[in-house]
Amino acid sequence: MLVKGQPQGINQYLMSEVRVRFAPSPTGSFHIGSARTALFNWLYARHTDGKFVLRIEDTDAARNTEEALEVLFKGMRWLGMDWDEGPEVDGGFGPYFQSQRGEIYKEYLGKLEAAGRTYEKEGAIFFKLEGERYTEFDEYHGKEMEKVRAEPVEIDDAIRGKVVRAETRDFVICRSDGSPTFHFVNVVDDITMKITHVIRGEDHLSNTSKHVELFNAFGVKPPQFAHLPLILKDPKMGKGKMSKRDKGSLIEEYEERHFLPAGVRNAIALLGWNPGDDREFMEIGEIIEAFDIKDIQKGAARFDEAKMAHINFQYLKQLPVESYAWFARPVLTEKGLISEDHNEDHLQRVLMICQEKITSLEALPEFCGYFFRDDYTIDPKAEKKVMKRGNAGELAAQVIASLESVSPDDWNVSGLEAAFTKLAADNGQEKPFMWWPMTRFAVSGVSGGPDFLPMLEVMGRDLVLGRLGKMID
RNA sequence: GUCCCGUUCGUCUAGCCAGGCCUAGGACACCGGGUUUUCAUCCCGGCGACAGGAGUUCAAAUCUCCUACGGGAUGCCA
Repeated sequence: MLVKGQPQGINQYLMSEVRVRFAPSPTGSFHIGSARTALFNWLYARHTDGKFVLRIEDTDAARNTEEALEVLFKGMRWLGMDWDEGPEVDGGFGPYFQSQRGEIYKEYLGKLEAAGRTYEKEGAIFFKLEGERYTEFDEYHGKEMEKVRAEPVEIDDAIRGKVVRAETRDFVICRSDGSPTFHFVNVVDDITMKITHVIRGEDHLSNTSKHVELFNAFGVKPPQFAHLPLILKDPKMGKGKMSKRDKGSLIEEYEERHFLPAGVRNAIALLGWNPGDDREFMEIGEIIEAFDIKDIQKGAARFDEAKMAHINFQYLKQLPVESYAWFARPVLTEKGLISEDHNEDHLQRVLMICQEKITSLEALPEFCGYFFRDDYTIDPKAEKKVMKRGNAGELAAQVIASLESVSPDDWNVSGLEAAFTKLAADNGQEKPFMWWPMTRFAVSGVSGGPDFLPMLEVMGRDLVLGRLGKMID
């Protein structure tokens, strides 16, 4: 029981080890909202040196499959959220699948029965509230219903403060087919797994009065609750909270689009939380250190993919080229631009000049394809621009003549620069820039790209000369 | 219908608990300029908000109340 006058907050729970849980129901996809809930629990566990428990809420057998479970595990691992207890990691409070905890639920149901807090109706077992009973017409259900004037329960929420709410109807804790319901198993598991902090979505806040009723009936002090603001969908997509069907709502999608897990994780951490200063791009250690429940937002947030892309780019930019190549290689093989065993040194030299120019790995194949293959696409706009000068062939011939004089040993930025400078001087030009756009187009098919001279160096003598030759035709 | 939660730039948010330092700060997006005779990087600038009303106070984004709007719950889904 809470003591009157005692300051509300998390302090009173700091005496014992923090135990939090993420309790998903495997549905076959890993939603941003779920990931955020998981992440906040994980961050809090890491911040407090507590335990992060993964519990699988698979009571609805029809909906749960092996594949669905795999999607969940994969998403968790991809985001780097390891669990201290849960499937494959026994912590002494298992099993961690609700479908395997039948005996425990039976035992706890027995406790409620012994206390006279249950009754059966139409084959289902109801939890019996305490209070005066009366009948009332219910607008929502459109019929007369039995209601209870139960004492309001007080929910101590670390984000919202004290929330008072009264239940008015008995609720089912065991279905007529014998299976226990969410509210019941959730509370029993939190008790038996010694969960100290329940961090979950705000959609559960109204349900929490049911849970507190159950905790009270078991004679157990409820855990510290923290109800996270919901993530709403983009108003252009409709109203309400973001759902699996909304575009951009699934973690899998960002994995497929080659976002960096650290970037996605950083962006998700900022959904309803911030460190209290202007930091946004943060290493995971920094986030763990700064993370605290009290800094979590009350109001709902809208997920903004552009912001996530921006944070992702911050990570991409600061990656050493070796790491960048490690992430980029599968992106390029996937598109058939390079083979599995493509020379690492060449790959890195290409990426070195592309990395600073490009904001996402997703855009990489289109940006650098011409380094690896001859069947690159020609941008009609760039072509038009070059061709309208009318002397493209002539310019190409001059460049070829000039670059042919550069020996393979001198084929580098300074050697190329010297050749172009000479070319300019020989033609009474101060700078060689009039030959550049044509040359760039001839070797890449586009008008933009990496810095010009480094690009030629990396492409190599044969490729550049060969493509310029084709330009004349 | 009832109950619960919420509301600061288009978006994410700082500030609110401990009222003055707020002509409300940052970031994303957008717009303009510059750099780069390429460019998606980078730099500079601009745009732009305390939901409305009443009250308390010398003073309110900050405290109180009301209204509006948004969200959630009200399932033998989780």
